[in-house]
Formats: sequence, C-alpha cells, structure tokens
Amino acid sequence: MPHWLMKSEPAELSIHDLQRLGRARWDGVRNYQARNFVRSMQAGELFFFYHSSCPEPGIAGIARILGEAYPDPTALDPHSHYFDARASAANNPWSARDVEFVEAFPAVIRLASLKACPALSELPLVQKGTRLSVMPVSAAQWQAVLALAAPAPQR
DNA sequence: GCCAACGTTGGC
DNA sequence: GCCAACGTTGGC
Repeated sequence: MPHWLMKSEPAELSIHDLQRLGRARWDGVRNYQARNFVRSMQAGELFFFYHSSCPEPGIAGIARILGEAYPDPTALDPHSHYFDARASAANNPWSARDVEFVEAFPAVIRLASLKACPALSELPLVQKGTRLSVMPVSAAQWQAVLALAAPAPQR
C-alpha cells in the first residue's frame, strides 16, 4: 500500500490539533501535481504529517486517509484563504480528503535530520527547490523515517 | 524579514 | 510557443 507525506502549517492544523479532533478535512491544496496525488490516494493509506512554515519544521506524526476524494469546498468560499474565483460548484478543479489521527511522534523529526539521512535523499521534501506539498513515500523511505522516529533504546 | 526557487499568468 | 514579470512557498 502506497505511503504519502503531506505538509500542513501547524498554526492552521497541527498533528496535535488532529489528535484532539480525531478527524479533519485536508483541504487547500492548490497545485496540480499535488492535487493529482491527493486524488490518487486510496482509503486507508497512511501519510506522514509534516509541519511547515513554523519554528520546528519536520515530520510530526502519522495520519490515515479516509473515504474518497471530493471537491474542496474552500475553493468556493469567498471568505476562505483558499478561495479560487475560477472554481464553481459545477467545475471545481480542487480536491479535499478526510483524514484521521494515527500517531504523534514524541518529538518532531526535524528537517535537518531528514536531510542528513541517506535513505531519504530521493524524497522530494529534501531536494533543493522542491516545494511540493503532497508527495509519495516509498516503502524504504517510510521505514527510514520510522527508524528516525524510534531509535533503538539504549542498553 | 530575506531570498532562492518554483509555478502561473499574460503579452506577443 | 516563448519568456518576462509576478506571486507563492518555505527554510533560515
């Protein structure tokens, strides 16, 4: 089953917000490549929850995709930050997903740690100039991140 | 606040 | 189709 990574500004929705809420709508994706990934996700797939544009950028936990993709209502809301004047109810190019909380890591895996991990060098997140907010994560990359999240206990 | 890098827009 | 200008992302 494919895995994913999605970025969120924690001031808007953090992993701890999601933990408290249980479920939330993942909306506001306004890039076609990212949107295509959003649409290709299957119910039940897991993703890393990345905190961006904040004091401690990094992977903060894990969440799960629920149900199917549906038109992003924020594109039609004039009061939303994500309003798109070119979108209409009949023709809304943007998609949203419902997601549910799975796990919050005890500590955020900092971007610097991700960049320093050789197994993650191909992950778009750590590549120079890439701003993609939704991306696939290979099985090997997923395991590499989990290893950073849960280092072997001291003995 | 700065700025590198990218995506989008729009004139031609 | 080209490409300059502009807006956005997002780390630092």
